Amino acid sequence: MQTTRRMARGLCAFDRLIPRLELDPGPRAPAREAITRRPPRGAAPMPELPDKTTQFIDWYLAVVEAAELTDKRYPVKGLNVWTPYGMAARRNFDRVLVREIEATGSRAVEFPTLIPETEFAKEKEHIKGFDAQVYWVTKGGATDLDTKLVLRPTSETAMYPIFALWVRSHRDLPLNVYQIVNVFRYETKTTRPFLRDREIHFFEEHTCQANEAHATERVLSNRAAFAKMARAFALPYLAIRRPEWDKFPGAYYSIGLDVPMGEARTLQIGTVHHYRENFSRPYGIQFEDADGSQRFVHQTTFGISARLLGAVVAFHGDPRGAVFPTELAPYEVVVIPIPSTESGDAPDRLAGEVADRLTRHGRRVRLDRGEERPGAKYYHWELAGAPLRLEVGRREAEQRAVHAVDRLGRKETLPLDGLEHRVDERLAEFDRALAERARVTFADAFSVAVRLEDLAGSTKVRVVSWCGREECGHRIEQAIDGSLLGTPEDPLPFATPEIGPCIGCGTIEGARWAIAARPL
RNA sequence: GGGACUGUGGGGUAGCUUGGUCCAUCCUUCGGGGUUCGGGACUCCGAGACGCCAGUUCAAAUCUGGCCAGUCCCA
Repeated sequence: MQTTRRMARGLCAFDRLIPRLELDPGPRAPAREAITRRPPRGAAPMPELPDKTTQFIDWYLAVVEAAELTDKRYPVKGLNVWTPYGMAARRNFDRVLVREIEATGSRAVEFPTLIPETEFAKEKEHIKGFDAQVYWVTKGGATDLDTKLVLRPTSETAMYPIFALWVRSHRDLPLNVYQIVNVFRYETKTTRPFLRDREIHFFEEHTCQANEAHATERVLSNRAAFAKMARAFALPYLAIRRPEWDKFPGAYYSIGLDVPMGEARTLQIGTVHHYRENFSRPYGIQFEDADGSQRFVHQTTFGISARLLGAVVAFHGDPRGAVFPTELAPYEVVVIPIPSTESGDAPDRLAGEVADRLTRHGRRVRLDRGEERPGAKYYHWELAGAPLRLEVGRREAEQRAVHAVDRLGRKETLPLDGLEHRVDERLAEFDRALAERARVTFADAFSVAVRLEDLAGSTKVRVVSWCGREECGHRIEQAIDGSLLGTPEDPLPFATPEIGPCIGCGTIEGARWAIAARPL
């Protein structure tokens, strides 16, 4: 197990002579190259990361692998190994989701992984949408099962028969519950760690409301909760109502939460759905209202997968590797002693003292006492996305101070006096700067297109005028070789001209801004 | 579903066209020793691979067939 040792030591290095991330990349990616290339002459003989703008997917795979967020060698396609470092990030991720959803009054539940075919098939649109990508369990030992079971691709059909038992009276409403479980989808496209897995770490909230208006309020409440989650991850996004042909199977309407990823690509990182009575009718979820009448509940769902973790890496990452916002970082602070012959063990002792103090203060701290040289550790922890690095050498030991460098490269010497507070400030400042950098990247990711011809080969996510008709929608999708994500729920957070006629048919009537992109 | 391509140590690769020079190249990684340590150290020693099965042949990483796995393109 050579790799295990490597992962424990955290030794991995990439060349530093890579250009800064450019937002507008010019030509599209050329043919794929090997994951690593030889560095330029004069540089150390170390592998370097592929260029993020021209070889995005190679860059992404190299980062999640080298940062030890995943181990891609598991022998079944699309199943992800959660390494210690990746798992730590995931637990922080879950903590944020739980905190924000529970603040809205939702409670945790957990339903079984296996769903009987009979329940799975009750809602026709739903089964049509998922049929092609479910895993079937057909045997128990050597015995063929009478009723086949599906491995849940999502949990509507597991929960709703039970919801029908739980909801009897208007006093049982609203019912707001969530679970964080694994779901399974047999993806036929190329799988990517976090971005497209066949076993998916999944957050899903399911609610029952007394009427359509309450369900609509729940959708808004979910969106507000998501805004807080996204703030914790420093991720800007758009909430976009999906067109009819692209909504969740069985939904009344679907709102996708999309992040622009550069090169006209977007990544859907969450969804909120309004089901109206579409599921409550087939599953018989009804209640006796205050006036004595029997009514079907209106339902909503809210889904987020660990794909969001991949989105954080993909969005914030730069030529040096991953960048984690403090809240997500497995280690918020990495302390690196710099030994030397003349200083004896003073740096090491001080590094230990610093790590102890910050740990007692409640920070997630890693004291890196490995055998590597300090420079190698700097490269590794930058690649791994640690927000703040504290260097402790002879100078610091003499001055009773630490040298702090954040992941955006800003340096400052911090005296030991009041260190805890100063580190808190440095991390808060790092998060602010990261969010600001994200905001700039976000604003630069969009551009308005007024002619269908402008969509071909676009390097930006396109904002277009759309009359709302499906025919024009497909015309737009064909022109951009991607998807019409739908119409934004909120005013666009950047300047747009006066809206013109529909880009597909030229009609001005009913024309609204819509977003066209090439989803990852 | 249709087509094209690719499988060499833990990772990335050279070799394959034209079989023998290969008990397989280079980088990285892993284990051990020594000198080092303020941005990827050096050095010495050691470990580790031809996807699977069959065939052709004196001889197969290399040629042929089947299988498996993966990637890309099209429906």
